[in-house]
Amino acid sequence: MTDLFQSTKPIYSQLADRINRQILRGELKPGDKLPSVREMALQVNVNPNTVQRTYRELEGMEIVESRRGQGTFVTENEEILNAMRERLKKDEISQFVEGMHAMGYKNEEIEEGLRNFLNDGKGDQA
Amino acid sequence: MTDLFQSTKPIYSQLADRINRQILRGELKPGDKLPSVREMALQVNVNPNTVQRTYRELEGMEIVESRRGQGTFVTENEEILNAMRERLKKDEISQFVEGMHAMGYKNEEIEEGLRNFLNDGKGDQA
Amino acid sequence: MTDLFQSTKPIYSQLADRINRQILRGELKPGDKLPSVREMALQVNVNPNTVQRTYRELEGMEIVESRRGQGTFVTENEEILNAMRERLKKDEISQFVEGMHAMGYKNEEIEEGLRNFLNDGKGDQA
Amino acid sequence: MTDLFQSTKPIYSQLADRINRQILRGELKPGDKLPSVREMALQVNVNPNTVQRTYRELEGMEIVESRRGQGTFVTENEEILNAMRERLKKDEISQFVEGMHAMGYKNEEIEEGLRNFLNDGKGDQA
DNA sequence: GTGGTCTAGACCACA
DNA sequence: GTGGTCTAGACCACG
Repeated sequence: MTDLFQSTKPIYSQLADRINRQILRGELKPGDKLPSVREMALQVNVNPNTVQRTYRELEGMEIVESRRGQGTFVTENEEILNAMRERLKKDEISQFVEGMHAMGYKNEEIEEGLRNFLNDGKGDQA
Repeated sequence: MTDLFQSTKPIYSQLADRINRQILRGELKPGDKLPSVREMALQVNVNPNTVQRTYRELEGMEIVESRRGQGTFVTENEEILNAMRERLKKDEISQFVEGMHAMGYKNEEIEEGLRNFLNDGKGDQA
Repeated sequence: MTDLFQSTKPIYSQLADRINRQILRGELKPGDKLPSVREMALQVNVNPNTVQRTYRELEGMEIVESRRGQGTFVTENEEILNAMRERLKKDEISQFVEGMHAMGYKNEEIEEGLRNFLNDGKGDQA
Repeated sequence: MTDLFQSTKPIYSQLADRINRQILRGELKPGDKLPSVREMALQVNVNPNTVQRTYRELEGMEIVESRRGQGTFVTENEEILNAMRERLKKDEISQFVEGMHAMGYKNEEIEEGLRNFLNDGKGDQA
């Protein structure tokens, strides 16, 4: 059994990220029902309490909406989804830049490198 | 004991990356002696053969020079180190862009996002 | 049981030479499948790891191409094979000349001796 | 214990070649005394009878001269040594050319390759 | 001591 | 089946 989760970051938080990404990729669409807490717990092999906490977290961010007796659903509020999308983008970029700095690359190198990469057609989109 | 290595990529290869990064960051300078095969094996908790293979790999890339009976040393050929630096930069960028695409971000978004991030002073260098 | 391998040179390297020669002689043609790692290990009576290393070495030289789950194949890139042919020729000549020097023969003697040998029809080709 | 002898050729004959080479290289000079049969047998780790046969062979070629009660000596007849030198040269060349043919090299390639090698200064004599 | 080679045997990933 | 990785442990060559 392969574990889905890395080291430092709390699992519930990693799971939240994972769900956010699924929404971004369109694997989960606005209005879609998430797996039940128990179902999800089995799928990703964690404790149901952890899934519960993830859902609560997502609900706090208004990305997800729990309806008692029915389940948990992706919000249909596109604004919030867009905000999440923007936030996640910044997170990713931040993490990337931080990593590059740690390896000794300067800002200009990074920006220029990215520009070159995209223009060389190596970064053609799927 | 925390393991230093991730899942899919071969350990010898991850270790090579690790050493490359140490060179980039200046933690290892041209001419420096690497830990002996056995020493490194203890440090990173893998079999000496695996370290041996890493060193061999790095020697193939001319990043490192092994002298029997003496040790393994970072090359003093700065050109090769620069080439390695450039290659690694492209690798990182490629991986980053790929990840962003997988999450549904478009090239322009990525480029603009990076520019904003760097200009907002959030990406100030260490 | 006679061993196929000489003394000082590593076995994996001798085996690589052997395969190169088979390619040169046309016993192995571009696109041909080599014996599997295990098969070859039995044939030449060495450990599969040693054969693996040989194949890996040859792959590094781009003389051979390994496809996981399928086998290892002689490259169809004739340029590389020609380069290998030239390299090996120089190696053989170098070794021959070195040996002759060690026995006290001078360059002119060697060159003249070869010319005589070939012209006397003693060196008629197969 | 590494064996000094290769496969097909008879040992007494290989030992004769070995001694011839020592004479060519000047390790054994005209008039020098060879080790006694028993001494040589110990040195090269073969049966004294085999050494005996080698010495007889060399004596037949007049390269060596046995004096009862004194030992075996390198001939002082330079003509014979020169003849031997020439014969051995041809042997070596013959063997070399044969090997090259076996690997698919043509006569012109061999001759040209040798010329290039010697002219490139790679074959500078010791 | 150092790096380098080799074996035995296990397990993984791909197909 | 295929190639590829890893470990454990031995032994060699160089200095």
